Amino acid sequence: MTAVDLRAIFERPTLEVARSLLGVRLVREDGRGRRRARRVGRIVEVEAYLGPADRASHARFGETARSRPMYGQAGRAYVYLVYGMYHCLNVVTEPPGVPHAVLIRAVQPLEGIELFRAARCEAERNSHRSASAQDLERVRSRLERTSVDRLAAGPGLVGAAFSLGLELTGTDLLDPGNAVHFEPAPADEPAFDIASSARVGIAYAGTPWTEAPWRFAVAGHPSLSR
DNA sequence: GCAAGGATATCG
DNA sequence: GATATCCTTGCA
Repeated sequence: MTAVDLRAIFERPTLEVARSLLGVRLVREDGRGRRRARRVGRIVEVEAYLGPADRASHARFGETARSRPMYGQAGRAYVYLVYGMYHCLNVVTEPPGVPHAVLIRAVQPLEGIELFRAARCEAERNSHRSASAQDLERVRSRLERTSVDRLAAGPGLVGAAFSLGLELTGTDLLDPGNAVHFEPAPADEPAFDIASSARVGIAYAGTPWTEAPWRFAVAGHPSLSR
């Protein structure tokens, strides 16, 4: 699988894009040469949001300052802040003007495990207004005991583990030259079953949007959100 | 079980 | 300009 195939993923309808993203690598690279720090995770859970008609989508109010990125080019990032403290990563899908997106909900860490731990620690430090040294030590200790599989097992945790912020919005995730980008799964990766279910945290959307099975996951994977 | 926390959309 | 709400998480 090549970068060309990654681009081809995004030319399909959003629900197919969502399923195809399972297994794809989410990569963050900082620095160069010997200083290069690389974090890699395998996407194992996503949710699809299908535009203005989808009452669970941020595009349900049409094009606003917040939802504008979703009207852009497929393959670009849309990051939003939820509950005042978690950054969630979406990938825009469909042609420009069609504001669909896929939310990356969970990732299995593969490379750069200690970098993920450090980033989680840093994210908690930033979210607490005045964290004492004692609090920080407790956080660090908890993260040391957190299993690798659980370091990015939720949309807010993906944001924390990959040090994602609002400024990432608009980045082309299909360009391997960007610090944050996708890489295809190895060709010899074993096949897996896909589990679909209703999306979470969208009670306000009402039926039928709350029931639509637009959440997709690698069936039974230990890194899924709870 | 619930509080933390800040941006967003909508209302007056 | 004020306020209800939110695609969550970790600890009581």
